[in-house]
Amino acid sequence: MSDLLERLRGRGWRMTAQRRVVAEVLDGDHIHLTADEVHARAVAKLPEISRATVYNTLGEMVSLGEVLEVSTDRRAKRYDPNAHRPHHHLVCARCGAIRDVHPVGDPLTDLPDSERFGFTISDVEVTYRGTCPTCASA
Amino acid sequence: MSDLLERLRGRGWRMTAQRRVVAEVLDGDHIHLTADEVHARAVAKLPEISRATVYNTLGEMVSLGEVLEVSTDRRAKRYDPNAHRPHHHLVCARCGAIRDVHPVGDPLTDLPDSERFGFTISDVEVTYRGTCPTCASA
DNA sequence: GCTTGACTTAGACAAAGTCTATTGTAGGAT
DNA sequence: ATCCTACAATAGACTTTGTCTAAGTCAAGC
Repeated sequence: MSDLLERLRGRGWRMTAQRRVVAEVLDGDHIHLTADEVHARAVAKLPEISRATVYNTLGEMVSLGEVLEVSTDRRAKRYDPNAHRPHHHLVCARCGAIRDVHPVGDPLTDLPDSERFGFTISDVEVTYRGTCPTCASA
Repeated sequence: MSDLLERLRGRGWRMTAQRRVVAEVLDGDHIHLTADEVHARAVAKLPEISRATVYNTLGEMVSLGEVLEVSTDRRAKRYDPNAHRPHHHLVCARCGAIRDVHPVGDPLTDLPDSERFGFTISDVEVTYRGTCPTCASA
């Protein structure tokens, strides 16, 4: 069963067929779908679900902190259900494949006070770019 | 005089009023304008300049490596003329203010082989998020 | 001062996302 | 079990950001 769905249920989230389908579609590892991809897969399970609902539902999941928004390319946002283990992303510049990665150390400590401009820093986002093995050998 | 403009001229770039204006608008430190902001400022200096030209010109500057594209929020791309000193970005989550920052160390070395999935990594992009002093005191 | 190919233009088009007014329904109250 | 009501879903118009095209303009070399 869906971990994501369990977590959402546990928060008193009003459950509907649409929300269940969106949660099911998103569940898994190394999942980074765009809103439109989520919609396409949701429609396969529940043909009458609307685009607006998918956007709303994704937005709520992000607000609840159960799903992360990532924008690895400069086009559509992607949604990542792996919100409970902090991680960064590795993206293939050719084909767009995305992997979750866990660098050692904390990039926060690499930013000296003199480079903080008085900001209170709460979060760091790191995107590695390169070429995946498949594209490299092609 | 504009450094950016000098560099472009030195590459045999055909100079036109439109290109000059775009280069002038972009010149400076901690400049991170969206294409539309560039257009708005360009129009102030050269009323008949078109949106398409601004997009074209920005795209060419990026191809020439004289300007960087950054997407710190998930909306419009921003253009950064500071292309010759590698740097990352610090963004205020409230007001969107952006600073160029120079962390110590190289985040590339923080990613162990076991987390590279066979990729050849060519680039890292780091975005720090937080609250700027102005927003913190408001 | 011509000529020519590169540059610019206006506006149509496209993709991604937001908003609104209306209709539907989950889940508590009875 | 049924009713109510606030919350959720819907269709589709709208907005924002960016791309494309066909036709007109102009910088720079001759």
